[in-house]
Amino acid sequence: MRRSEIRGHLLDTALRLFNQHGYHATGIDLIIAEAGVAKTTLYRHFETKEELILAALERRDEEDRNAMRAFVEQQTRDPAERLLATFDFLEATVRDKQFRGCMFLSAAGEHKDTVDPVFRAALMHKRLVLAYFEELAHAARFAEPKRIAIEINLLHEGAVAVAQITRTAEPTRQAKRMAQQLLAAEERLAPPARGGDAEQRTQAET
Amino acid sequence: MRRSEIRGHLLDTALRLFNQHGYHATGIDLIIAEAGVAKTTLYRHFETKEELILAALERRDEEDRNAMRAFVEQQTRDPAERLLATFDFLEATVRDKQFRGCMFLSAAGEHKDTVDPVFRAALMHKRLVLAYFEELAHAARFAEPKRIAIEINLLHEGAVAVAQITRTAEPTRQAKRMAQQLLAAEERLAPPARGGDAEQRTQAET
DNA sequence: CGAAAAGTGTACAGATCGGTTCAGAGCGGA
DNA sequence: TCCGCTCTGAACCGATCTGTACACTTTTCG
Repeated sequence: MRRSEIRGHLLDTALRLFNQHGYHATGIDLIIAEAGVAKTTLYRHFETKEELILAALERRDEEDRNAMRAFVEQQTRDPAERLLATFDFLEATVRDKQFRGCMFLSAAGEHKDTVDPVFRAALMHKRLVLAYFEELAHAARFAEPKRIAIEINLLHEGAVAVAQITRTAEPTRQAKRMAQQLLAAEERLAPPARGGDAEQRTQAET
Repeated sequence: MRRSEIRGHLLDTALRLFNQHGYHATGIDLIIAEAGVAKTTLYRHFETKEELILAALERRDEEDRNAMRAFVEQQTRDPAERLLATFDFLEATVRDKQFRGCMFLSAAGEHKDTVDPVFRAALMHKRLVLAYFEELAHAARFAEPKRIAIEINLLHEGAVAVAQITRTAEPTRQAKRMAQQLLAAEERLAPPARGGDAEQRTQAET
């Protein structure tokens, strides 16, 4: 294995094990055994286990949000439909055989002190996801994009929490239907002037 | 302390510490120190730590569900309003300074294997809560009480998960508003014959 | 009252925890 | 080529983990 790849490989291994067993239950010795790396090597890349957890969550945060963006953006161009498409992404996530609940919620559940860096990392991730929902809600011209984003977020969290217990993908579909119903009743601002951006209309008319 | 109270005292102490630090992070030594009890005593009441966790969750399960029932039933007699009142109970729970997220979801998050007894205890609790929602939805004569219960449950889980991260009670109010909106659009069966049960009408007319 | 049961405190076992040390092997770049 | 950096593997550290052993005191109860 090339030197430059070791850090990433360690993060991937750690993420897999944290997801499988949790944070406290996953020991350093297991991580290095599964990664096929000497303990010295791990501690050259990360000063403490906590730092490893933080780096792993940071990696996962970017992976997750990028994956959601990519998935949603290729599903549809309509922002309102994109808001709903986030639930399809969620369903795909939950259907994964490795799914064992949201890693960030679990991280916050094992590091409950609000000043704990791990808790704060989980909080930061949730904030960024919420910001994405708000971005979509704003683009969809909902009258109250902040509230819409919070509602969508609450449905996401509910679906994942229920899925963590039931280990089925049904809650994500349920949440999507609820989101559909709620959004249908929401006030929208008038669409922007039809002058410059022909792209959306072309898309809609085909 | 009287002998007969020791077991309950141990469970209360353990629950408090599990809630504060999590399950793996809470050691037996801390529990006995906080409970002011010898280690031998703890191991006379519980064979293993896992058994202590299971007994603690069982206690908490009954406490929680009894408290919710009692709260909800004294708020209103109308079953549909009771369904909404569950969110007020949730809000009170979340407002507690000791709130650090749902202990059952955290338990499932630290014991992710579906055959783990701790996971199964968490699952059982969630099933019983869902059954209560279904009981209320049925009494409220919703056309599809099962689906209603699942939706209410999803909103509950979402609210608690978001509250665990944000540490505010707002998500519970948000969830209640969403539930109100969703229930308002739901089909209801015709009310039962007005013959025998004057109690509800009397209550409604006062 | 007196025996059985259950409490206490301490010491200890064996495993595992996160983290360090060190000598040596192997690869990378000037 | 060769210097320097990194990875290896294993030993080791002190702390902590769950759980046990034991000798002794206190409470419960017929």
